[in-house]
Amino acid sequence: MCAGVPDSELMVLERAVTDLHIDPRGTIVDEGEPAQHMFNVTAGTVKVYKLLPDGRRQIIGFLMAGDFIGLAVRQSYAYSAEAVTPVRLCRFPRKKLEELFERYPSMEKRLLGLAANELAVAQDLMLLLGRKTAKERLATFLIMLSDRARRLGMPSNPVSLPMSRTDIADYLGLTTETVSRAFTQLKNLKLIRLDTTSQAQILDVEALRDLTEGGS
Amino acid sequence: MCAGVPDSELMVLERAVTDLHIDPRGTIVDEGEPAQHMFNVTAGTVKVYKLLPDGRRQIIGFLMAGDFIGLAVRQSYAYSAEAVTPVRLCRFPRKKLEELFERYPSMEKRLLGLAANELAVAQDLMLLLGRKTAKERLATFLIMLSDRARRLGMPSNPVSLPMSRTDIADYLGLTTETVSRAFTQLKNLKLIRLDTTSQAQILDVEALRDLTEGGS
DNA sequence: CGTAAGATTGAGTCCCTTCAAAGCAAGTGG
DNA sequence: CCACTTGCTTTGAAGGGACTCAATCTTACG
Repeated sequence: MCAGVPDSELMVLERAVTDLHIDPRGTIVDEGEPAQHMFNVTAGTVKVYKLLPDGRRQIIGFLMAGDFIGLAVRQSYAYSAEAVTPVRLCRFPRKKLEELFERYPSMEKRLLGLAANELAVAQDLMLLLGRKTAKERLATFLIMLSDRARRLGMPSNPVSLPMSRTDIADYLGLTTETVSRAFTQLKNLKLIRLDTTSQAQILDVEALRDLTEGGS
Repeated sequence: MCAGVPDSELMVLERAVTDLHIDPRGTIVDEGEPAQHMFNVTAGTVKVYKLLPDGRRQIIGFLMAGDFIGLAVRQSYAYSAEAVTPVRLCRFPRKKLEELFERYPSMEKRLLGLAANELAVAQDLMLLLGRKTAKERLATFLIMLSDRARRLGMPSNPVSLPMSRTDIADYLGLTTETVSRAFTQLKNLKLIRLDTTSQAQILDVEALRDLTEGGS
């Protein structure tokens, strides 16, 4: 039910856990608000982002089944989160969660592992944002989604792109126009084919993966 | 001695801990190598970075006293680390550390907190790399160093810049030339003054902090 | 279908990069 | 003690990749 939390331990939480359904564009958390809950995505796609006062936006990550929102949380949320598709969530009150930690210290070890993963992903994204070209960024993004789908036991090849071009742009540090042009470039190179706007067929995984690291 | 680890717990490790001194440009860990150790910086500045095959580099962070290298580690290091200044380190074998976790589960909570911090810093850097201008990036960098110095109980105003312009560029996702020009811009705006290449006086903290978020 | 929102394409501009040269600071040897 | 060297920083000029602005096209949905 709530991925990553064994049933036996979940029992303790059962009364405190809420099962939420959020529609696309629905807000899950707002940057700056007191962080009272932690969420676990059980279905759908969530975007997590930060804003500058003038509206510039950087999407920090797209979360899918099994991912946590509010893992790295302190007093208040450091980012906002919004549903991209219809989303199902488990919501835990943080206080209850801390009680749970007292009783099952092994949970902290698991959370530490998750945090380590997130950190590694974040560092890869920094390399992308700081040093990759638009084409390389999009190639990396597609490979990333493909790999993640496989890890979740879903088909890895027609890559599903539930988010808009604007969202992709805000994740890759580009504009929608540049993202669109990069799609066209990859199409012209015969590396991908767009079945629909939101579904990309990878035609040459190897070449695409090379592009990811600059293999011209 | 080893910041962040209480003496009582440290006793258990004492035979396994090594006190290291590394000269500037000395390598601490190499990306891809098996992650056998975890390090705690006790003095000096360390840069942590990732490379692309063609040599493009992104510095993930500058670590100072109290910071950990290898916190987010899995099988092998996901990045390289190198001394910027003369550095003092505590080195823990990871195996011993895990034994310690068995005995003192509270240590995991502390590490989780540290990881949460790192994650928040990483997310701020993503916003910087994806969405800020060169001037804003440098302003953010200076404020960041100033705030960190204060947290470490050191003077926060003449900001110490032990790293080269190239290192700053590779951290901010820019070139050395652009970093240099951004310094000149901030000087012309009377927001900072460069006492020496490696020491910047902040003349107007408020204005600099505004620039950080686009308050042109 | 008809409409609106999103995606793509085009043209021109700008900020950062690239390439190149000059300036500066620190260390060495005469 | 100072010319000389060497490496880093700063400045300059030209170029390019991504951005901006704008129009067209496509898709989704009532």
